[in-house]
Amino acid sequence: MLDNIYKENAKVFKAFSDENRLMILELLRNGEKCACVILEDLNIVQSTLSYHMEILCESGIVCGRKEGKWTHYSLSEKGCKYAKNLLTDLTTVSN
Amino acid sequence: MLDNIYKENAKVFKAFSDENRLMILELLRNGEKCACVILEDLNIVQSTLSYHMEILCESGIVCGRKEGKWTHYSLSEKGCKYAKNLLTDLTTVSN
DNA sequence: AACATATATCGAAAATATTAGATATGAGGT
DNA sequence: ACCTCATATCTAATATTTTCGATATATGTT
Repeated sequence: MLDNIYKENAKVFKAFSDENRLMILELLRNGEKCACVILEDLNIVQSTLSYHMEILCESGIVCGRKEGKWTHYSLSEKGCKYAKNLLTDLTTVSN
Repeated sequence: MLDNIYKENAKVFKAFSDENRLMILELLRNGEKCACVILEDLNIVQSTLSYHMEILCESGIVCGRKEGKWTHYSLSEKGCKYAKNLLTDLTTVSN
């Protein structure tokens, strides 16, 4: 499945293209947060949050850390940098 | 419709989250291109291209310029900068 | 072992996005 | 005025994403 680099890159931006996920990212800007805390701030049920966290983690921009019953999420510096570089590449006029 | 800034921002990234649109952006990195030229390089029909160009223009990252029968598209420096700043904001840990 | 809590996964419904064909519009050319 | 070409718009079909409720899993507590 190395077929399509465009599809791969599109996936990174898909992570940013949902309003609930943008709200989640905003919460994570203030540091690591437990899923249960994120859930309180959003108007979605638990399984839906889990779905969004999966997408954010899959895309690499968020990291999950399990600790006992809880999962703590935080922005991945590496993943965020990757996304930023990608966006810069895509929008820089070549010469 | 000032209701949701998150939805607005998500729209910007949606423009980047389709493989055909990423291919189009790559073509535009080499400078302004006529729709008919873009069409030759992609495996989609004309109406589908028109749909994608609409999304790219709506999001502000691409500009269209009509000249006679043709429409020429190019990256919008302003729109691209906006997207980059937005991504940086979203992924910067606050202190 | 039984229970409670936090989160993940599954399955189906609802919402949204993408696609292509048909048709419309608008600019030139004859 | 008619024709052709480039692009946009409309409509309907299909594909993908998002959502929720139900259930599963895994951890800690009594």
